[in-house]
Amino acid sequence: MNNRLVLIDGNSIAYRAFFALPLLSNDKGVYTNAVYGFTTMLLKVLENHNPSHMLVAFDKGKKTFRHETYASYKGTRQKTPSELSEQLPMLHDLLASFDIAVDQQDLYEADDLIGTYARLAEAEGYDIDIITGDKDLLQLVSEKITVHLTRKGITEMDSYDIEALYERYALQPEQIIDLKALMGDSSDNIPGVPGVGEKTALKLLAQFSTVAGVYDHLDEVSGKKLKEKLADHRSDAEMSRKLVTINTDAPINKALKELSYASFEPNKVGEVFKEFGFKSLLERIGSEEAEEESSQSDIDVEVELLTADVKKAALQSPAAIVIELPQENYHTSPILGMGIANDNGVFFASPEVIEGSKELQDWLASDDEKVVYHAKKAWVSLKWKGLSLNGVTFDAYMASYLINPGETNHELSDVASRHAVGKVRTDESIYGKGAKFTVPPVDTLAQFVGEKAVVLRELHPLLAKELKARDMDMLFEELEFPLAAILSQMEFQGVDVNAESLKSMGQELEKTLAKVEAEIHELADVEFNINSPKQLGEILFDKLNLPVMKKTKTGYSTSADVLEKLEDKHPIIEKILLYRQLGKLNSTYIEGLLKSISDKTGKIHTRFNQALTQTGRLSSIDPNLQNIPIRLEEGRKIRKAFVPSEPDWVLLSADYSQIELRVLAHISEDEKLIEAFKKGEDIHTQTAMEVFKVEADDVTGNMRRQAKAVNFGIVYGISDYGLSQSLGITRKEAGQFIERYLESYPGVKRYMESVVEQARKDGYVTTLMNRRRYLPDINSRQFNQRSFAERTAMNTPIQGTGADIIKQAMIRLNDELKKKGARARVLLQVHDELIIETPKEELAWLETIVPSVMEQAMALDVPLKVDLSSGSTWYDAK
DNA sequence: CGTCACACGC
DNA sequence: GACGTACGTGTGACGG
Repeated sequence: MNNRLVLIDGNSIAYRAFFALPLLSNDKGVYTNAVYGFTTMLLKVLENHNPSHMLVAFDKGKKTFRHETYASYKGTRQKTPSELSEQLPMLHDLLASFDIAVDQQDLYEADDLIGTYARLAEAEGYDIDIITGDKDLLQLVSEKITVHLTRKGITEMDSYDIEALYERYALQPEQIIDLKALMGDSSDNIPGVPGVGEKTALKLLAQFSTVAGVYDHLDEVSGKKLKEKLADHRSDAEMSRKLVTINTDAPINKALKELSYASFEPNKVGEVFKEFGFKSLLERIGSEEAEEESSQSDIDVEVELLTADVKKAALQSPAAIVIELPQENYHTSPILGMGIANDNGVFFASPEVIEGSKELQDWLASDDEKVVYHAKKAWVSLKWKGLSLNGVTFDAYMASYLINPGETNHELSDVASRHAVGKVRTDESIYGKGAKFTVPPVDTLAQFVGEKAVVLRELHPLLAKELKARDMDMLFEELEFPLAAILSQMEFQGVDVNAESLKSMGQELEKTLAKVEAEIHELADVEFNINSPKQLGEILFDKLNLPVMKKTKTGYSTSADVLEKLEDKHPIIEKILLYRQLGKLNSTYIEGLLKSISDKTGKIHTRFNQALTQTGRLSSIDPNLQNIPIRLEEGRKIRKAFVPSEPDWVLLSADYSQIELRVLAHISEDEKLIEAFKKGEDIHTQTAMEVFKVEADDVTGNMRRQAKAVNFGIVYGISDYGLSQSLGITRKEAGQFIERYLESYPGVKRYMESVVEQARKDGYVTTLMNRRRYLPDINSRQFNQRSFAERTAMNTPIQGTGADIIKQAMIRLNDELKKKGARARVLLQVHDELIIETPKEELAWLETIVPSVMEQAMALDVPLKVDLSSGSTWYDAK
């Protein structure tokens, strides 16, 4: 195998890591964020590049040979923060534990050492990867040398070989020197030519290739001002060129063979990780210390295997029970068994015992108190076996989600470790994953499931206390938990679909798709895969030479907004858009939905994820029934396949009108907004009147469209950039729109400011029902992260309260239906809309009761409004 | 098998 | 001056 040398720019990566990560400190109070970030980067590099040789180069002294040329070199650079510099010695310890070579030299910068080692290795035929955050190093790129620049964070990188560099800058590597010489670099205090930025510099180099070329043909430079600037600052440009040129002939301490690297010793590295407090990394490198910690359960329990004659002791409440499923989809998954932990001990019931024991089943169905982990899953999976589960008083999964929706993982093992009860092994450690998934022998399984039950039992009081401490017990007991029961009914009930009508739509689509595909190939004069953005990009932009509007990191962007701009440039474009639209309908909605139809019921049984979104909304999977097309007529037709499950029934759709803006009006107490809703005005027209300062009659269609986009932006918390994208205007204009909006609604402005202030103080924001979302980045020193957190602070109470309201309505509506013995039932929730199926006889009654319940779900300072429609398919209920 | 680009809904 | 910008889910392509 070829030799591969990885060179890391130590200071640059440490600096990047320091600013990319929050100022973490370990339990000894020592800051470790830069070291931690560096380490994650290092592990990723080792994994991705598999180097045979490695070196990390550091800057050393303050003075470098560059200061002889230019005394103010790096003159503007701020002193390295002490929080970072104190981490540098740790970095050296870290590298020593990895046995990775390090070099630094007086008078030379890390860049120069890297350049020198790189050229040396290149001459020996090595492949070289340079890891840095400093674009200057791009000048070293060659056939053998690839430069990887950190992108966002520090583990994501953009890789530049000669081609990629050319694609990005249209420059050869050595021209990077000229580029920098012209544009300068404020962080190193390199002057360049004033008034010349990246754009101008690239233009000049495209024309004249080098700085020398520019000055040789100065009279050919377009623009009088630019010509003058260039002439006036010739010496600056030439000196800058020297400064940014990397010295590839620096003195170095090591010979190439001393850089050789095989692999690290997990235990040696593990010791250092342990000292630094990098617990998660310990597991990742698989050191023995971590192995011991992660693969061993510290729950020491005796699990008793239950027999068909289930003993009474096992069926005593209160109990923690765990229904163990091997598959994600609880509609179709078998049940592997059940763990029970109570005062009498820990028990395991096999599937045979569960299905065979009347005593066990009666106990499950009784009101005796049970604590579970993921109640909805337990209810639904048991229901498919014809079993009922009652008496559930607590759901640890739900509790964990409500306590912190920001945690991405609520697997029992994670919840347990976060709350410092005993360690539970992960599902993956027992079953393996993917294709390797296997169910262990019953003893192992029983032990594992029993441990889960024990931990669940311990978690219950802790989680209950945490909910209470956050004043979230109401949210849990009266909103989310009752909702879980309703959702379980909805999911189990399923939605009927007319497979035949889907199939015939699919056949139509396929015919049209074949036709459109042929037309596209005809127009392109070559057959290619239209679904491949890569191939499509090559056809459009290389072969047909259409103008490139936007690039993605892997090539040309061919997204709809780009294609729409090209629509009048070539007839192929509209065909491609059509092909995409129809292809999506066919693959996702026709084929996808057909695949989801249950063989047992002929219906579609989605699952609503109630413990996932950051805002409190539900999501829907397998299939997602919350994104069935509606906007475009061709797609909307899919809804014709959704039908009531019984003859002479109809579907009723009830949707909140502008629920989020009404919530905003309420929580911001903005008088104008409240007034508008009280009067029943068209809110987008109203906003247009305010923002554009015109009378109702003078609001043009375009004004209303723009106002609508602003309202949309406010509700979804998008940035000026986001708004500019959706309106096709500049960011500045979008910013002005938002500003004018906030001036028009001063109450909203006050709310936005106060909610951000509140978030800074508390570290979280809340909804009207006291749902919480933590915003750890609200005080971030990173502009991006902080801005994002600020927009989230403004948006989450709005969207989250909307979610609270419809959840409340679902509960009340369900109570009402039950109370009246109605046969009608709610099937789906789509964020601000409920889909109900009902016998025709009940429709008239529902049409009064449903809006009434929904509109009264929460008393706000503005009325809530619900629109109704019904029909024999979902399409007709519009 | 994981990641990317894309597209659908709110 | 650049950064990289509502929340979700599912699909096909692609590369390791």
